[in-house]
Amino acid sequence: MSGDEADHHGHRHDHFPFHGEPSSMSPQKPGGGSSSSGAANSLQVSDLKTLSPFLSFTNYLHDSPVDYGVLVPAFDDPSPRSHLLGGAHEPCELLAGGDGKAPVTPNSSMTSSSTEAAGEEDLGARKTDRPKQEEGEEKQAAGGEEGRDKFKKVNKPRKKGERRQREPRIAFMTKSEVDHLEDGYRWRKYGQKAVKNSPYPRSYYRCTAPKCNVKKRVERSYQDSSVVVTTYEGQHTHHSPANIRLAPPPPTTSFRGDQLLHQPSPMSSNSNHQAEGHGLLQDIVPTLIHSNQRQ
DNA sequence: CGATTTTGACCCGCGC
DNA sequence: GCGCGGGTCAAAATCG
Repeated sequence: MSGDEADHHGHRHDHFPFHGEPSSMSPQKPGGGSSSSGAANSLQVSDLKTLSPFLSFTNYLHDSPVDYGVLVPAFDDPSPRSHLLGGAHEPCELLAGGDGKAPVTPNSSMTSSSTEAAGEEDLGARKTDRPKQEEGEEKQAAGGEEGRDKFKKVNKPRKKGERRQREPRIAFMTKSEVDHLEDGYRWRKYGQKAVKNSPYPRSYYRCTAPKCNVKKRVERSYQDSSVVVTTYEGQHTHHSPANIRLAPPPPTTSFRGDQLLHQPSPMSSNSNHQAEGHGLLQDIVPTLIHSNQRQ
């Protein structure tokens, strides 16, 4: 509501999905410390090129063509764990068009996979109306009758070493004046958190469609406030209500070493008709995201 | 009045 | 074991 956080439907954005976040994050045990993430999961640049072609925001949402589950992330996370992968990237079209070729994506299995199930059950089990106060009181009064278990986050014992699974994620960086970019789907905000090392908060959204468990996080880059980072998690189980048309090929962007190079794009002109009064999508900036964060 | 956002509290996993 | 930080919940507030 307040200001620009409010939703801005009606304009289109084209993004480059670029980051993948392995859902089943390999346990990063001390020893390896935080830095271990890279080695265990990271891909070579060449892999990235192959697996993560440019595609648009909506393209991703609709088709999920990238096997981003194996991609690894590096993001503007100041932590030592993160890193940018170097390499050149060619703009290219979406892998999975409407050719019916089922793209290989972690999500193709997700709908029925334990990956999702696990996570959902956890959350679902906890979904119970209850007064916050009571919860606390119950807790302290040790009054925990059966009701308590219901909303306990962890009421399902996991196997040894088993971690709560998270869906693959993919992130887009977009230069935009608005935080919440229109992507054709309807989202409901369910949380907001301050981001460490960043003056900008991170917002959490969930797709409003029933049975659709897709979530997304939206945050502004602390390095470049004009850049909005949108991270999607999961795969829509329905079509976009807005039926937004896919974007034209993105501009050329490339990496050199660990530097992201960004070339002026012809897309800027597109932004004119995309903005629709909601903020201007000025450009697209692909980046690698890191997400082997805790949890 | 239903849908959505706000916001503080809570839970969980990880690192120290 | 403790503290930190990410992620989520849900009551209250706000919007359309």
